[in-house]
Amino acid sequence: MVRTRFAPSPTGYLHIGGARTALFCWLYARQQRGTFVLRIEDTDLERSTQASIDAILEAMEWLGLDYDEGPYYQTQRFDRYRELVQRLLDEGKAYHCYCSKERLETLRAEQMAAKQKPRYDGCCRDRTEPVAGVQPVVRFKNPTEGEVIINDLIRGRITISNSELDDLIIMRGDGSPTYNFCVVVDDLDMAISHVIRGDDHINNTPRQINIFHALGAEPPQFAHVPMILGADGARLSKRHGAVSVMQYRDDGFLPEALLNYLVRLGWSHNDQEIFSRQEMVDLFRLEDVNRAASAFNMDKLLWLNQHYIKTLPAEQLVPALDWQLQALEIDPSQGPALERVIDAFRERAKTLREMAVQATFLFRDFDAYDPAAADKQLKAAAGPVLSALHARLKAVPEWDAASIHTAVQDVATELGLKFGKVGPPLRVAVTGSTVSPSIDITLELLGREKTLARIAQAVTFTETH
RNA sequence: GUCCCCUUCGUCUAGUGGCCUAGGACUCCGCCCUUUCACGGCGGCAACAGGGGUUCGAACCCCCUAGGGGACGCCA
Repeated sequence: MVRTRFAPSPTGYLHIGGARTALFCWLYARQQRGTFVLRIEDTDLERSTQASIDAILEAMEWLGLDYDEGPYYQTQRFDRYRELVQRLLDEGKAYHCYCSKERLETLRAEQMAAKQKPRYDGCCRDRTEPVAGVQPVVRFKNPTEGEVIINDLIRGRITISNSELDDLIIMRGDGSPTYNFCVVVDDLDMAISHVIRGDDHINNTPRQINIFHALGAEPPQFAHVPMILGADGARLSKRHGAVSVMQYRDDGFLPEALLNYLVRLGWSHNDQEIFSRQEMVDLFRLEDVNRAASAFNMDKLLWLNQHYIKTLPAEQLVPALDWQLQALEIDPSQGPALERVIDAFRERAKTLREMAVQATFLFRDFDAYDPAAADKQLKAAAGPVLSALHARLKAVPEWDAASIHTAVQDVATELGLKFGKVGPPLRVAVTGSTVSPSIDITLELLGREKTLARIAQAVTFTETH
């Protein structure tokens, strides 16, 4: 039975890298008809916050990465960790260490200076008597001989010599357990079969495997996924732009697009670029995950986002567009039905925010014409054309795109003008700019009343500028 | 510094010894479509990090070098 887990530490928002790790864990569990567990690794009492927990849960939900068990919280399992620390102590597999932080720092500095890998020197390993007045930490007695072999499902065989490892602290002076120990205990207790995580954890894996063995257990399978880098190839950070998953929602991205983008970062299925959620689940294989880190590319994400904006049913996009309009302080009820707006704009917007901005003129009057557009299209000569349009449109029996198109065409013919002399001024008059969906659709969506009012206003403009 | 990992177009990638004069996607550039902007269609630019081997034959296997990333916490 496959059981995977996503185990974020709540010290910030769910970022892009974490989201992809979660996605891979989720995909594997779903495909194998296994169980996906969510575990919050909050043993760092200093930095963990409820706000972060909420943010992570919200992001998981937005992405649709539903979990079958959890969220489990490590802070609620301290008794269990202490119990096992004690067991290791009793069995001589762990020991109390009384070394001061100062001594450890000095030791590290010396080792670095001597061009060595900084490691605990085992000072207290064989100590039998406590040191008065010192609250000890507990260290795991790492094997000194041999090597640890990881048969990574993505990387293949990785070998690390035990001589490279040191005796890591598994319980702090204040009695709280540390990460590497909690992870092992949890993965054991939660019967995790596949640990899928970022490859920044590769170095922790041999230590954890040793702890599994010390606890008399067989380690799970490991799969280390490569990291996501910023567009410049450096570690992804704030300066690369949006890193938080929820920021993408706010910026007008669809979860379908983000998921599709993320799944293709480090994973592929031949030449296929577009994957529905179900396709991902069906086709995902850990062996097909790449080993190299990949750089985040906003252009491709935008392309995918527009792809989903173009192809998803309009009604499915309505809530997101509604949200974006309100974010712009626009009342969505003061305009056409959003499904219709989506159909008119979906081929011209890469994000829902962009769509909301472009469609603003449908919901409220614009403050001013785009200067360049007005200069070119609302010169005095345009006045009579607009007046003719006003008269004709006022008389159109049915306010629909086809009738509007005919009316505009007729005006052009009557005035002996090409469409190119009639459409552009009209567009600027009603939208304020030179860019919009086709003129007939635009007018239909705007409605007759607003259309006529804006044309009248434009006529005045041509006479006074 | 030490250890671990990685290395195909600018980016994401296909490729598992001959099908590769290296394919697809994004970006960019042309052309077409077109009442604007888009969408769409067609075409183009662009890569096997370098050096040694192994082999009849290497993007694919081995070694070295270089470059990049990660780890080295009483953080996770």
